[in-house]
Amino acid sequence: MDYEQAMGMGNDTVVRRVRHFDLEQTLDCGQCFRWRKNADGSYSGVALGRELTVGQRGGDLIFHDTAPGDFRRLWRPYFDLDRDYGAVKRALCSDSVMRRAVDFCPGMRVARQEPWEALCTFIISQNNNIPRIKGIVQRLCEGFGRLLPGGGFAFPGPERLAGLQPQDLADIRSGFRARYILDAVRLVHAGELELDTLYTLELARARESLMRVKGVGPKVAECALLYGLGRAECFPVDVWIARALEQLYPGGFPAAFAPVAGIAQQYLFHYIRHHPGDSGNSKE
DNA sequence: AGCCAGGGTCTGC
DNA sequence: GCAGACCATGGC
Repeated sequence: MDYEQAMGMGNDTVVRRVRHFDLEQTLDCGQCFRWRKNADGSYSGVALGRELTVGQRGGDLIFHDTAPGDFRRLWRPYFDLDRDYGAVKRALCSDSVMRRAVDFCPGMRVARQEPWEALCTFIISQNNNIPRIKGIVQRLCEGFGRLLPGGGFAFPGPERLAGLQPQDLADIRSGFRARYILDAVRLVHAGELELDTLYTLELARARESLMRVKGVGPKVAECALLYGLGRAECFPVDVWIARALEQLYPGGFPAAFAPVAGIAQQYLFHYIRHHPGDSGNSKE
């Protein structure tokens, strides 16, 4: 476990001595689209149907208006705090390229988002850029999500999106992805795609299931599995990762990293986006 | 102004 | 099986 202690402090929960965790590196690395940075450096967002503001001071995390029980039940798994990132990073750092990527964002963690939200947001992500993805997701939630006590909006589930017309999704400027979202809604709402079974289903079959949705190809399926279903071995290849592989791993990505390839991918994604010219010939 | 974006589908060889 | 046009939209 990557923290020492979680204790209530008034209405908040303080998590002491959290290791391998940085809010910005985790919440602004292109894996989730609903968090915003506040003026004081904390982050606010909606996940798991809840509003949360979480700050970081020294080695501690402060979960505002959160009971310790809710931290343990909701946010500890969400932020993947039960995984030993020290061990993951040590393994990855045996490779010089991965060491550079990990050193660039040593506090990045792969969040465990809800399956439907991950599937839906990564359908929206296709041939799109991150700022605009965030905008579309925000309008989707404001338009169709449940209003929460703090004024935020939950991510709308398939039951809330069932019955929408393509025009409704054109209105939030989702472009050609509107019918893809609706096809995912249809399959999930009809019970023809049971996302909860994909946590443990054999990977090849899980991929096939997801790719029955129109607009879901290998990359989006891989994202849904990695970010939404906790399948750390999944390895989404977008244009950035394709470039990184081309520039940094002409001989192929190390097979030894397979069990945590998705986490490696996330370090690499964040690194290459901030070092677009890196061709791998660093002297360090 | 134009290229590009956490891609996928469809068509034509 | 594989290349290429096409898809909406807007960030930069």
